[in-house]
Amino acid sequence: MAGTNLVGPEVDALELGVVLRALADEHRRSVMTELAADHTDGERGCNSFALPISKQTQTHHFRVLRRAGLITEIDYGNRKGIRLRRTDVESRFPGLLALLEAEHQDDTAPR
Amino acid sequence: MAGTNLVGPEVDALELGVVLRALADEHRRSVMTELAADHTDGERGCNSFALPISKQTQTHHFRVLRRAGLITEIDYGNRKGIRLRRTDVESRFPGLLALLEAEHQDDTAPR
DNA sequence: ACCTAGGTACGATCGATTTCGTACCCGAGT
DNA sequence: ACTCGGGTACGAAATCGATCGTACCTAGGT
Repeated sequence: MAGTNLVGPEVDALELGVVLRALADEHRRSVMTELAADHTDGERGCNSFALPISKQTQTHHFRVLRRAGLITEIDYGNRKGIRLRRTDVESRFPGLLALLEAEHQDDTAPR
Repeated sequence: MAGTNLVGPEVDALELGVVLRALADEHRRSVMTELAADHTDGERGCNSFALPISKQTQTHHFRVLRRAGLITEIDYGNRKGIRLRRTDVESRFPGLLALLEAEHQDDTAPR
């Protein structure tokens, strides 16, 4: 069965304050840098990020990212998918994803 | 008498997490959007931003911005100057100031 | 029908952050 | 020497945010 799409605000309604607050947290930013660096933009599983936090907290973080308009969540009932809203984010905040992608380089290959 | 320059971390030591946490606050971001939009990059007075908060809280916010490496504070003893570290920020986080500048348009001329 | 894995709802806790009150410092001008 | 405006130091209060315990839901497989 196809999952239900959970989408945040429309492109025009994205607010920089909400986005920056979402990116201020280390865990959420690590998710976003990974998504920004992967240009295939495929659907990702929620636990493919290996976050060192409980699942309740993960629920919280992914919801924050969705409400900020950065990702789309696909609800399958028993599992969940994540997808980066690349074109939306890039059109509203050009250059933001590039900043996150650059940060991902630092994570994998420290300077 | 020339004031004492209060500078934050070196360019290479700037961390995206610290910067984003600094920009997460509305008051600090309003200061930064104004600085980013003013390309003369002149020295600004601390109370030229008309922040609706007490001066103790302003001290706090400007210190956060300085420690994040976004601004330089010039201490004259009885007053203080603020200067954007444009080249440093732009070289470490290219595109970030453009995002803030775009936000400043929204503040002055709402979409 | 049951169990299981993944996710959510609700609430509590703990820590960080914002804010301000009080007191004090500094330099400029009178 | 005094005052005044602008800024800081310190600490307390209040607020916000991240985290998790408990309980519950959902789809898939046995």
